[in-house]
Parts: sequence; C-alpha cells; structure tokens
Amino acid sequence: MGNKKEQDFVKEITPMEEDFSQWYTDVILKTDMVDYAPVKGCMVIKPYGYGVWEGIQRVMDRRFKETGHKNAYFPLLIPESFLKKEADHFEGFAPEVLWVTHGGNEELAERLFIRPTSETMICTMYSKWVQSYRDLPVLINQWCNVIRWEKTTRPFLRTAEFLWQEGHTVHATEEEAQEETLKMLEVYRQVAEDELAMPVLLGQKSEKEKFAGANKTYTMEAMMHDGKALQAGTSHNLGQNFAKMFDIQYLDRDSVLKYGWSTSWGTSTRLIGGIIMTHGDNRGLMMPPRIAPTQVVILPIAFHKEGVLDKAFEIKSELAKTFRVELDDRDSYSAGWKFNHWEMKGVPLRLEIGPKDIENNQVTAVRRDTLEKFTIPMDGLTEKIAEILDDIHQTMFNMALKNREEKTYTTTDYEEIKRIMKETPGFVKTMWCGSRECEDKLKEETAATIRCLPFEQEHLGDTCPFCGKKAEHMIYIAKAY
RNA sequence: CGGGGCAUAGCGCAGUUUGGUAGCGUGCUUGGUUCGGGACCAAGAGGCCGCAGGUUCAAAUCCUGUUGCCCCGACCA
Repeated sequence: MGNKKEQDFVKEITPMEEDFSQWYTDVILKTDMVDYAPVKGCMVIKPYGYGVWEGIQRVMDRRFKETGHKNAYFPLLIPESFLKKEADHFEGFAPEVLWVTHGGNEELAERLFIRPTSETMICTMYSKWVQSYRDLPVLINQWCNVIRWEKTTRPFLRTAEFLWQEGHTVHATEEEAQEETLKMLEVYRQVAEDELAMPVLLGQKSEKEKFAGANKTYTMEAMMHDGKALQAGTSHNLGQNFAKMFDIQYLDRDSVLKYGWSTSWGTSTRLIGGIIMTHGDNRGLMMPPRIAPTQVVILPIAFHKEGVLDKAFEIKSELAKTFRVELDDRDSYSAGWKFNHWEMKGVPLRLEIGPKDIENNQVTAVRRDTLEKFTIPMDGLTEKIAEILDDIHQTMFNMALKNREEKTYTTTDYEEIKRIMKETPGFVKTMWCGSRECEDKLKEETAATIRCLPFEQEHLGDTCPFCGKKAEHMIYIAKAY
C-alpha cells in the first residue's frame, strides 16, 4: 500500500500511514457516507451511509426475531424524575443529558430529557405490563435515535445524536437473565464476524468500565487499522437494580411476589465507523459483501458501441434478482474515473461489459479486496458471483484477523506495555489483580484501558504487572475510540 | 472542559502582513470529439469573504465580540 501508482489513483484521500484521522475524515466525506450538519456534534447520514445502516439493521433484526424478540417504540422524551430513580444510572448519564424545558413559550412543570438510553422509560412501562410469571420473559427491542451531549464528536464514532438498537428484557430468574445477556452478545458476534467480516474479542467489562446501573457488562471489541480498539456492542445484565427501582414485580407460581431480572443490550451506527476503520485502505472503503449497499457495480465500456448498453442492462436485470446491483451508465465520466470512484466507495465486485466481453460471452470482473482482474463466463454468472462474494467476505475477515493478530502483544512486563502503547498501539494481553487502583494507573500512565476480561482466559503469569500482587484475571488492554 | 488551527464559489485553496473593482484549481452547465485504469477542445453560470458591532472617504483585509468546524488531550458507546 501507499506506492506511487496507487496514490496517483486516489488523489482525494490522505494515506492512512500519514494521518489516520484525516484518512478517516476524507473517506467518509469523499464517499458520500455523511456530511457535517449545521448542528453541533450532529451528522447527516447520506444515502450511501444509511444504506450500510439498513444492511446492519436487516441482518441484525433477523437474528433478534429468530431469538424471540419483537420490536416496539418508546417515547423520545422522558420526565426528569425517572432518571433519578436509579442512582448509578443517574450519575453515569446526567452529565451528558440534553434537557427540554419549554413547550412553546411556557416552562414545563417537570423538565423532560431526551433519552440517552431508554432503561428508565422502558422499565416504567414494564412495571405496568409485568404482573404474573406468565408475562415473562419480556423480550423487546427498539430501533431509535438517542442523544448524548458529548464534548467532542466524530462522525459515526461519537456523535451527539446517533441511531442504535436497544434491547430490553425481563426474566423470572437470574439464570435466565444471564443466559439472555450472553445470548445477545453472541448474536452481536455473529453479526460482526459473519456479516461485517469484523473479528471481535468477547469478554466482560471491568467494574470501572461497566454500564451505569448494570451488574455485569459484556462487550465485543474490534481492532481498527491504527491499532486502537472499538467497543462494537455491549450486553448488560442489570440484575434486579432496575426492577427494584421501577417496581417490576410478578406473582410467581408459588404465589410469592418477586422482582424480575432485566437485561439491556445495544449496538449503534458506530458499527459503521468500525467497518470503515477495519476494512478500509488507501483507495477508500471496502464494504463487507453481505451488508454492502451495492454488492455489484456494472460498468458498460465503450457503450456508444452497438449492443453494449443493452447487454449491460440485460445483465443488470438478471443479477438484480439476487444481488444489490448498480449500473453506472453515466456518459460524463470515463471508464478509468469510474473504476476509481467505485473502488473508493468499496463496492465488493465490479463487472465490466465491453465489446470484447460480448464477443466472448463473458464479463470482466475486478474484486475490491484483492483488486484481482479476471473474466467470468456468462453462463452460470449468478452462481459464480455468489461464490465470489462469499470468498470476498472470507478474505476480508482473514485480512482483518491478520491485522488484529499482528497488533496483539502478550507481555506481563509493565515497562513493555508502556512502550507498546507509545510506539506500536494494539491489544496487549496481560494479567491483572482486579483492583481499581491498577486500572486507574494504567489509564493515567498509558492512555490505554482494560478493554475486557476475555471469556477465553489464559494463564500468562502469577503477578499483576501494575502492582506485583497476585494476578486474578487475564485482560486485553488497548487505547480505544 | 484545556491546548492548537481554520472559516473567501459546491469542494480545496490564494489574497489579510502594507485597507482601494473578488482570484486560482477542481466541480457544475451547454456543444462537440472521446471511452478496457481518474480524456480533450470551446463557450458559460456561480461569492453580502461565518455572523454582529465598530474604525475609515473606503474593510475579505484593522479593532471588539460571537458562532461553528477540525486536530490533540481529559470524559464518554
């Protein structure tokens, strides 16, 4: 990457080795994913970016339904008093809550806040809806927007308003709630790895990093091209904290009134940022085939010539039965320009139809992941393309995994950890005693945080590299977005 | 919230030091020739110089204030 020839092709994008932040900004703007909005901290998600979100929604929502969940919608505005019911939750979110104080010219009797997350509203409703053990479990998800008034923002990664899904469930037992929490984390893993081609590490958050109001928070962490970690989805076991504060009680089989056990889990448009920084390169985006807004782009070559355009349209309508296809028949751009344009937008497969192809009853194809150019016979085109898209998915996953492995270090030497975080950021696998003091020290001295206590624990040593006391857990640490 | 930068045509920038008719590249429009890795020629359209005050005969340019954005930290999905 980064050779002269390539740079000649991609004039608009700053190479990622030169300035990763600028690369990211260039890519999202130049590919028409987003635009900055005239509201502080907010972004406009343009059709191409929104198409990615629709793809994510499609593959994720299907899995929510398959695991028994239904969608619903709750209000955007929540009365102030709700927020104060759960103390940890209030403390966690109050600093970034946006308040609504007036209706027209009249001041509201009770201030409303715009949801930064909907536990308080949803639990309030659940307390009405749950009366009997027969009402359980409650398995509801909502797709919506939330607002967190952040100090600094970046498109997709952190914006004041963002789109997400939040699942909220109530169960009769602690075991069931725990099972649900892990089940949904697994759903997230499947979406990340099997749909977005983004390898993730699964594990539990430390006390410091867990969700405000949760007993346990589980996370999936992805590795970006610059060695920083991205929290790509979280699933919380809320215990009975919210059930008690919001009075979610049911009469059990044994005629005893009991509190429910609740969970919540969420992923957001941040995943789009993850896709960009996991797969993108100096030519621009690289879209995972299964959620790519356009999977195949067809470019007619020399299409003023007899039959070319007709053939291109014919192929398009055939492929459109199976794939998301676009035909670029704009005559105002040269073929070379279009090659670069669609590569920048990350369309997984490009098909060229020119006089030579028609003569040979074939199409010319170029893969975005390998840039490999080859021909495909017209017979069996659909089947072959399906095969290639699957292969592109697998290749992208493997490349991302390789990147993560190359940037994952194992050490129990604190000096080494400091050096790595300074010089070659990535994941560091190490041990930890479990104390908050060591966690704070790590953050302060290296700017890195404990990303998770992975499910797959290994014994790397007996002592905590930060304090020298007995090590209790294996952890992954990294600088994070 | 600290530190730094920027705001002039859709986008990227020059012009500001030393006040005096608003510039360049690209993109856009029209016509023509091109088309298998960012084509070419010709003719056009497009700007209260972020916003509000001030100084001046005269302000993109000087002074006050204000808003927004970007980058780096701290805080957070």
